[in-house]
Amino acid sequence: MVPNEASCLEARAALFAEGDPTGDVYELVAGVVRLSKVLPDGRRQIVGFAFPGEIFTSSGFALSKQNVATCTADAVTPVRVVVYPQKGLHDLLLAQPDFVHSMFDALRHSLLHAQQQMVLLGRMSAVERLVWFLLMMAEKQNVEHNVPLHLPMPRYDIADYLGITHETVSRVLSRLRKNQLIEIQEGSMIRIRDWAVMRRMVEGLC
Amino acid sequence: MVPNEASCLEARAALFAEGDPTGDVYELVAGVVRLSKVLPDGRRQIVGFAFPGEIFTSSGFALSKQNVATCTADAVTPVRVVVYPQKGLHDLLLAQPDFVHSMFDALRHSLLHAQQQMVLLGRMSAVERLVWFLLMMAEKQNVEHNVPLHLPMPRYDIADYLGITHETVSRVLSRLRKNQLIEIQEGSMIRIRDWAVMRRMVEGLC
DNA sequence: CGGACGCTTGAGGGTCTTCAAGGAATGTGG
DNA sequence: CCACATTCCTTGAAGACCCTCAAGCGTCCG
Repeated sequence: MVPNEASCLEARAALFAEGDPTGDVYELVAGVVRLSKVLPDGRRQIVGFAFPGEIFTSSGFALSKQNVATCTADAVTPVRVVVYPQKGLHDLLLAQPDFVHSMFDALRHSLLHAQQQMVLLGRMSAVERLVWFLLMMAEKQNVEHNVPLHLPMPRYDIADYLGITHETVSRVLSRLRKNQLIEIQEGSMIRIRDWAVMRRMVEGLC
Repeated sequence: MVPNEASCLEARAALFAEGDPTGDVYELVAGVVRLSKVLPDGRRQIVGFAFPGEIFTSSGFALSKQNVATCTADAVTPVRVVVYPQKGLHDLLLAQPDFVHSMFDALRHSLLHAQQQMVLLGRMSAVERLVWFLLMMAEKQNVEHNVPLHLPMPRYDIADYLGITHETVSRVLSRLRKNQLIEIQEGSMIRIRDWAVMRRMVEGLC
């Protein structure tokens, strides 16, 4: 029997907040989680979304030291997560070699994603940001051509993720619709009509 | 004797380029290294600078799989680095427990930095970005009050790091000078005159 | 001495933001 | 069951901020 074994949890709101003294590791089973940082004046940047099957943490991985969450995590949709308490991590790593690789991979992916996001935020236009976002969401959902994809989060979450305003999100989506690149069905369902053109718009940021 | 033991290297230009099939780990001894990503049309985003004592990698850490560099690393100044080849990493980790912690810490710091950078790029104004950059450089150099700090990289590197243009870097620095916040000595030497005000301008992004 | 490079500054324009208003959908309490 | 509030989305008008293009200056180096 593994000490401090993982527990399962259902939630609809905050999992942890920036500054919380936790170093736990989370594995998302179902739902969508939003990881964000907020400035004192209210400006917010979403540093990532987590989707089912992905691992995320409050503060990177630290086995030994006491830790403080560097961002806030809350549920965008009702969520089911597996929590691996920081205290048991060391033993868990010894007991389950596969878990080591999962952790390393999760870290690698976080870093890769962060690097991509920096290029996006530093060097890409609003249209490019949204096209990239839609293609990413399509990929996460394994969407077939002609099948619409679902945006589980509201516009202002997309905005805070892409470093623009929710009005700009709305305007750009309308423009993509007018240009026949996408079709908007009831707001949160979007069908991509021209994959080739959209992919070409963001080549180099794969 | 450790297999594939670390080797020392001096360089003045590229260490590795995006796409190179390497998974090596580097420890910077002296100099400054620039980690960047470039889009097909030439737009560039610097995802980080490395300073003496810091560890950086071409593609996060991966012990097993063959890897491809996700960014380009080149020397901003003449550089001395220790190279830990990917092949020997596994053995090195077993042999030197301290190295494991160094690696974990390096990863954690990369992630933390990346999250900060996302807030910076997504939500901060040009002035805030530069103030933050100057304070960070001062901290890296352990600058005492009233002692000028040194910017080893040219303006366009600062620009590509902060997601703005080099003209804007120049203009904002001039504005900070006119506002008595800094003093510019021969371009690359900058003295911070009002730490309190500058710190207040970027509070919340610590 | 001429050219290359980096830094600065100006003028004008484009992109995105801010502020504002209206509509659609959903939930709530009378 | 229906006002009413709330939330989210969309669109418009005006303007701020930063970019682009351009020119001038200093330094370094061949």
